[in-house]
Amino acid sequence: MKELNRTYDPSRESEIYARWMEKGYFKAKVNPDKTPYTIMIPPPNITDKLHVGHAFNNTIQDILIRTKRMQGYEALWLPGTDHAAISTEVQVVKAIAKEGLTKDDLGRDAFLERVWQWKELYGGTIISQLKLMGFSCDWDRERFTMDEGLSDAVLEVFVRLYEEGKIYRGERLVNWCTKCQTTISDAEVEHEDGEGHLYHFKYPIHGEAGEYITFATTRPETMLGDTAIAVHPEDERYTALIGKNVIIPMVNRQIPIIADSYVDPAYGTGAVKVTPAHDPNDFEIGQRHNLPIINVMNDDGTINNAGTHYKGLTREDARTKIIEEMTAKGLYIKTETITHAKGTHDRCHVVVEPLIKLQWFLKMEELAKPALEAYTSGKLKFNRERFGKVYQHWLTIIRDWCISRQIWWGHRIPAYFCPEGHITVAKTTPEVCSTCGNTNLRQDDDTLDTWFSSALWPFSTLGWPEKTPDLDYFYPTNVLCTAQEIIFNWVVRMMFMGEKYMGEAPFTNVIIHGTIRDDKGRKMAKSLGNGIDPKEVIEKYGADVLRLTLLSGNAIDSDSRFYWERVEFCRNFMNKLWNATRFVLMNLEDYSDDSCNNPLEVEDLWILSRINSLTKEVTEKIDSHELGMSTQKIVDFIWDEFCDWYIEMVKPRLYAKEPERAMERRAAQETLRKVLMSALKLLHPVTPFITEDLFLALQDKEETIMLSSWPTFDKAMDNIEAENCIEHIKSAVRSVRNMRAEKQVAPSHKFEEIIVQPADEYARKLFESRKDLFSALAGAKSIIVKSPSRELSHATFDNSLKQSPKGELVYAGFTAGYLYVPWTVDTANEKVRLTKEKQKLQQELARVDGKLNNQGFMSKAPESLINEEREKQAKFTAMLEKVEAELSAL
RNA sequence: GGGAGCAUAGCUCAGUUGGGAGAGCGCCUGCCUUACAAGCAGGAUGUCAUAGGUUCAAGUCCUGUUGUUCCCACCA
Repeated sequence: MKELNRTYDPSRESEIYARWMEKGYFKAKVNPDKTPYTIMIPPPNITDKLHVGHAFNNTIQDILIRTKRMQGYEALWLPGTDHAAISTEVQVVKAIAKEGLTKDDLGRDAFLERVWQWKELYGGTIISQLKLMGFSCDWDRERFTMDEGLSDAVLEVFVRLYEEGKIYRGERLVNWCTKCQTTISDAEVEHEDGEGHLYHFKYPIHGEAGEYITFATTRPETMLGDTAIAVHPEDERYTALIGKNVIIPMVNRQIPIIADSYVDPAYGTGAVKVTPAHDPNDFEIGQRHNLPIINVMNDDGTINNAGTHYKGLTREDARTKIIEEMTAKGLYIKTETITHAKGTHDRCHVVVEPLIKLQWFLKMEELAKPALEAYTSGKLKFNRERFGKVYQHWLTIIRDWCISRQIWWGHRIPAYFCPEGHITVAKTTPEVCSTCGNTNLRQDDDTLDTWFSSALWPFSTLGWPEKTPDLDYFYPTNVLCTAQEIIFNWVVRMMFMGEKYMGEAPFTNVIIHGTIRDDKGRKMAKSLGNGIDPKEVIEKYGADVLRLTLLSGNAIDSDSRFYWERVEFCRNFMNKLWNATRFVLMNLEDYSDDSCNNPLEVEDLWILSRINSLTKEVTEKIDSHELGMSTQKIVDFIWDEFCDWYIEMVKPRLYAKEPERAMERRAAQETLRKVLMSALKLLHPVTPFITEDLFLALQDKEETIMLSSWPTFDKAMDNIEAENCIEHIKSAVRSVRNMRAEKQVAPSHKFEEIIVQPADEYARKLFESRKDLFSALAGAKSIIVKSPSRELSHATFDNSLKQSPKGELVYAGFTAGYLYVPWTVDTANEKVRLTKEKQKLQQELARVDGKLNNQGFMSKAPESLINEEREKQAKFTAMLEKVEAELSAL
């Protein structure tokens, strides 16, 4: 047996982790004798080190993996990182800017070299952080979305989709960032409300001098590209004008007035300028009416040739100048200040410009079907129904996916152009153009959207497109665990790629968890400086405490706040567990587990029954992914039932060193050890380090708790009778403690003798057999148990105790009866207490009577419930009578 | 504008088939009782946002209202 320090000390965590690694406990291999259980880590972006959100996300996964591993599954948790195309490129661009360099200064190859250096640095940091937190990933299988195997999978999928005709090039209006010079996906556009201006202008109507149509716009610079004015078809103000033309003065172009029901007659003037090249809605109107598309802007946001004399101006300057020109021509009316939503790029916060671009698209209609079907048929489950609805909604409104990006960091699109403009798509650089045989080929400069590679993550990490044994054994995975905002970007895309290339959904369960916020409920953000660094918590308190903090006190699907007070509470709990184990060890010196036939006492049967139901509950809660609840149950059990009650209950037996009581003592030791071991196992997935440490201190047969067997529910251990007995004893103990507190009796004071007047034979036997237990908990030198009496009352009991010293009569519960505690009676206090008690009982009784007198309840409620209420009625009536008798006796 | 949440003790939050309102922190009282003061024992505190409805029975189900958060879309 080992000796433990007096207080919990997390400093040994790294040592324990090193041992696990050395022993290879995290490794998973194809094993036909076991059922696989697989989780793919959501690969963290290599843009930055990990924050507490990652700690939370991965703790959830580690709990599941560790539980399943102990339950005998072949558990694989595959780790890795994501190249995070745009965000990483932005970070590296910022970094080289500090050296006064730009991407173009370095050139593509040298720039990518710098990004790889960044990747080595941050990828390494991330992996070491994950290890610091104790995560049991199979590190031999670590993957990166741009490593050789995964890149091969990406190219394979691109080529196959292209050959199938699902990937096409198209001119489409895309979100364009004029700063980053790239398209960005809808998901990367942030919408923020801001102050803006609504400018009212009028265009002269062609051929009708003095006639105008008035419209409003927030973006006058795009007027250069207007190709129509639209009004609502039923707007009577304008019906006469439909079909006529107006003139755009700056460019002197005639455009038609058209009718489209998109226009809201109530907004602005009811007339809208239509700029298909610079607005998504206008683009759609343009499609419907076959309007020309006039792009007036360069990639950097300046006006192009189409803008005549505005050419070369920035969009901001062009706006000012156009307002001036319109004013000079008497066509400007007024400016309103409004708040409206502006789309900005979530990386650089520059206002997004919709632009017409030639892009690569993936057709979604067919791919989306099986992904949607998986959910509607119930094959794919979310931990909460509402997240499933989000998934479903997105898939029903899905559009084609723009998969090309004008950046360097990422998987370069395997498309090659010949001078004739033919496209050859191939995994390896082709020698000649597949159409015309030209040997002068140039690869597309664009790279793929970062989510293209992560969409393949569940199978590319297992060796796909090769047909590997790993892939066969570990795919599909069991659980995917991520945050809500990732549902569209990632969950959906993994689903359709998995269905398409594996013929099977990549996972059956999705766990969506909430966000960890700061103590004021704000999101943690660099700009606010309110982020919590996991390392800070780990250095001060250890990884176990961090993990427990994130998992306790909250349902995992809702957002939670990070409080240092909670961290301290969790640390305190670790210390409690540490000391409970220390206590057990101190009392096990002479214990050997070859003796299993020692007679168990009722409290042993009670705690065994309790840990047994706890095992059932915790296992069920983990299986249904209610990890906050499962964790809470274990903590409550250990602290309340095991430490505060059971340990106190066994002290008399443990301290009884007489040889004739050796059997009793053995039984207590055996039970203590057994229950503690089970509790440690149940807690291990949440706090792996401390439980390993304590497990090893308690026994030397198994070399790790990680691979020990998960406790199982045993119906034979269920013991309702023992639970009832202990409830009676606890109730009696509480009554005495209550009296002590009210009368301010020092806890160290031992009452001479407490006399128990049980209500029935059952209670008499109970108290008679567990006198030592009761006296220890209640603080008495001796216990006298009287014959049972149904005729309990203060008066009769008092009468029977004439020889006893003056004392206090304490009610101990309906069955347990009365306790006579030697102490001076304080009549006034006692009156107050009893009056309160009486009121309480009267309320309870009124409620029960109300139910039992209710015809509806009696005829419709289940019989068991009615019986329960009847029992309560009898119980409360009897209790009330006693209290009243006591009151009148005073 | 569309969708989804949330509103329970002073604070932070549990409460998943409807059947006597819970925890932690904080607060008050008494204790350094030979595992633990990072502890022990005891205590106070709630018209479960609001108005209706369903039901024998509603924190729990339905509807409206108010406040609040998030996601998606977006107004020329």
